[in-house]
Amino acid sequence: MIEKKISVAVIKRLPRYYRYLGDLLENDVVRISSKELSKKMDVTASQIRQDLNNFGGFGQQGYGYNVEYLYHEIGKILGLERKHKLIIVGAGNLGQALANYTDFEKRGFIIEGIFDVNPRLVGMTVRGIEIKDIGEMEKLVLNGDIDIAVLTIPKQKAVKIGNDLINWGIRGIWNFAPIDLKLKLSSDVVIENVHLSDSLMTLSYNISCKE
Amino acid sequence: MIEKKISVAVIKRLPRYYRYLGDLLENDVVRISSKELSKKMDVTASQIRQDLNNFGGFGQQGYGYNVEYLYHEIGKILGLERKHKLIIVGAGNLGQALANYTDFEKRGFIIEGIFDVNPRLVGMTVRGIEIKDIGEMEKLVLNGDIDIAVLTIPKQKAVKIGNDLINWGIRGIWNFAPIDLKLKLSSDVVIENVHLSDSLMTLSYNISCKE
DNA sequence: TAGATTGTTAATCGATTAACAATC
DNA sequence: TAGATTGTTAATCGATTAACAATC
Repeated sequence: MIEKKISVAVIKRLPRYYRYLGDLLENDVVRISSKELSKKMDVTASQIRQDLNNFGGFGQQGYGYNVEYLYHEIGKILGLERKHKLIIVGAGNLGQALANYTDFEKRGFIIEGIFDVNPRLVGMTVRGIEIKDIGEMEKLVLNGDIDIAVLTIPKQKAVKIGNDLINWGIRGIWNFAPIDLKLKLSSDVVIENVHLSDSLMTLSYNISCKE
Repeated sequence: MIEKKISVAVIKRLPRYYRYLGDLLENDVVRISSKELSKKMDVTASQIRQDLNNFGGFGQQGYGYNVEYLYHEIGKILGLERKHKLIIVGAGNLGQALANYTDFEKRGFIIEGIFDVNPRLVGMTVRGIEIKDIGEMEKLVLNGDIDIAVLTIPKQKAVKIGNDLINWGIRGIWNFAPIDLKLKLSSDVVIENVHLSDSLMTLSYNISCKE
């Protein structure tokens, strides 16, 4: 699907464009120039035009960009036009928090299951979804119905379960365990690591600098 | 405190070094060369040496780096040698999840209060900490006892409360609301935005590319 | 048409990698 | 000492910014 190599920096900026365009859309803004958008987003207009032109020419000379059109085009690029089925692995606080985060559903991320090892959690429901024993996860994933697994489990378990999921054919892993999951080579699985403590440490660093 | 300008890219890598060194320390590894570490971390040895030398010469020719020493030095750089007092603003699922995340306490981030507007939550306790009405927050922050506010509130409220906190003298804001908090110019407050949906969209993009 | 703004090429800037002298 | 590995300078690479012709 990829022709030209798109840099990671560009990809990481796409959701931010999407977010700002969504806000503009909510405020009934019809068109916007790269210059106006650059002011709002605090980036250069040049960067916006460069970034977008990695994927195609979405604007019009003398006019700018149609907000609604660009919003949906970026949505398509990000793969948000299709539904993503996901499971949450680990029904602790974070797992439940993510399960309750309705914004994900709005963007087409549908929770198909929540799993945990803890018998005290199994059977409870979160947003109408029953927490099941983790042993029942294999069948569901092997069936090929699940796109993304959200790992909200301790790091000791993350490697084993991550590998299992890969073997069972999962397509993406959104990992919250404080470890960098390594892929088997040749695997096509995509992993996105969210290291909350890294983020907090960065904040701590920046605070220290102000002293 | 800063002499040389350190790039954001370098700073963002520090917590990862810290994490890997912590793991090595747990496994009783005494020394490591940039070459060995580069293999584990999947970066170049050159980059590791360059990054570290922004802050000083922590290694020794012919030997490499002492794991424990380097771990603590990076900890100091990140400001982890001192305690950080924080409050959690918004006691919903995510707020509670973060409050329950014991790893933060281990790193010296002490939760001094949890606040919410919802009367049904006020009075409940999370890890022994009582959820208080958000009206009581001002006094605590004005007292100057709080370093960091963790915002786990809807984006509609984030701007107002963020500004309040800045006026009251907060030093850092760890923002989970899906909005980029803008600072008043002249403010010395540090803001770290965590956009979980951005991360999920990046994952979605990468999955789409594999199709 | 005249003005505005894109798409895109060229120039600049900064970050990463390579190389190697210094030195443990 | 000889071997290893750092700290650091130089070279390369890539990303950002500037500029402007194309064109709506």
